[in-house]
Amino acid sequence: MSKRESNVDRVYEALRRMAADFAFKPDQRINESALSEVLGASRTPLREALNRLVAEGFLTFQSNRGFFCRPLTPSYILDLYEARVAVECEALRLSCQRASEAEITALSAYLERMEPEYESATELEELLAMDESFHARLAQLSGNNELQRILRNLNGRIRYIRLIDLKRMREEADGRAPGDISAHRRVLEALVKRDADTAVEALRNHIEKRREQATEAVRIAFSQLYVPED
Amino acid sequence: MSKRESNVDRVYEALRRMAADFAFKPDQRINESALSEVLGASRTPLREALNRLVAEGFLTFQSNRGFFCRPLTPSYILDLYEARVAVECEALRLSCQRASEAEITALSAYLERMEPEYESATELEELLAMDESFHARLAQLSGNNELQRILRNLNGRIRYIRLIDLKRMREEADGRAPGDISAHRRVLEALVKRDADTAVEALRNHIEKRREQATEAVRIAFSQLYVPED
DNA sequence: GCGTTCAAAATTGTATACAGTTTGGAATTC
DNA sequence: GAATTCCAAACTGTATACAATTTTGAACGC
Repeated sequence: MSKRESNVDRVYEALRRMAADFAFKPDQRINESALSEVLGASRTPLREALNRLVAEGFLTFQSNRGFFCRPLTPSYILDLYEARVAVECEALRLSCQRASEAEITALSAYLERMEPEYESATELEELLAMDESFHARLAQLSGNNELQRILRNLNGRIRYIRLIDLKRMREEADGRAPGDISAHRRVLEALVKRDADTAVEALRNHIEKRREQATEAVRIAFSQLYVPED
Repeated sequence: MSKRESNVDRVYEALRRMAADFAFKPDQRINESALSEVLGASRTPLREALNRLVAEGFLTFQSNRGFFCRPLTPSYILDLYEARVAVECEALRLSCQRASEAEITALSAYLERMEPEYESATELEELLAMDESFHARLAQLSGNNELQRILRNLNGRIRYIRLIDLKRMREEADGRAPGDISAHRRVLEALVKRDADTAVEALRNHIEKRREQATEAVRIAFSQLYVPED
């Protein structure tokens, strides 16, 4: 009998979280010795985990210089959101063909159950988790493991941006319900009718709207970075 | 001054080729010591490269049992082709908006230049390289690095299947020009007109047609595997 | 024959040592 | 003071050793 999760897996998960949250700053060089001490593992398993993250696009690697955090640029953000459109919209098209009535009903129930929580959520992380969860469940109905895998990767790398977006969204809409859940409802309504084109258009518009908002939110956050005094 | 390509990179590239071509049989366990000898590197850099391939979906990993080749099942093939549709079609939609006239002209020229070579190609590998190259160039016009990155990953894992498909295609169409280039031409014509919907439909049909053919070709290849005598 | 047991062999997991390379900064020159 | 040289410190790259785990197959009992 063996532990199902290896040490490298554990280190990998910890690093993935750190990289997703930009615990490493963009382009920052990663010191292996220091990091291995923090994570309680030697450099060998650490480097194995780091290599996985390079392959997944969370980090970069330079020969003889080691590992670096991925950069964070406007075009990178644009690319990630466009990739989400590609993956999520095609998954939705498949879901419209394939999802069982029971699965769709379950997703509707989930959305309704979340609605009050979504409006009362106090933590940004909580809001994000609910948003991500809806999109993930939607993709799951496609039955396509590759699309889900890709989406999970994109979500990990875009997470931090969404957090910035949500933060601004909440500040703007202060108190009022976040307008996003209605977009989810529109997608779901079309899915219920198995109207793929309408569903896909609704989802595309939703993601592209968020992309615009997120880009703007990041722009503002950046500009504030260089003018720290209020 | 440093070599631009590290040893791990070299080992990784070699392993990727092997995994793409199923030099490791599906589900086969990989012996690290034997492999490290073949590749002329110790187990440390070998395992770093293997971990990258796990993250990319070429291999799997089990705690205390090591690395295994990815399985090869009908649903896996279906998933990969569907993911290609998602990525390539959205990339094409973006290309219709963004590609410069010069880029489109260059791609047209490329297609025309390839046509005679495509018809006379003697090696399957050569045919595949040309097919992959057209699709990659098309995706490049989107300007989206993430979509290109995902496509490169999918292409690596699907390569072997396409080879089986091309082999059967050539056997069936013995001597005659492979019908595939005309599908590429249809996509390109719509791109020239910046008619995204038509272009995307043409590309989707093309890839789905290949998926059906490839699935069938793999089915036949499998059935022959278990009845080796003619 | 067919499953069990068990120990030897094979294999993986990781810490560590050390060689090779890069980095940072002091000394030097202009 | 700005650029250059150079050396020591820091860091990365990888082979290797050994512990931990799995695999293999021979011996045994039914």
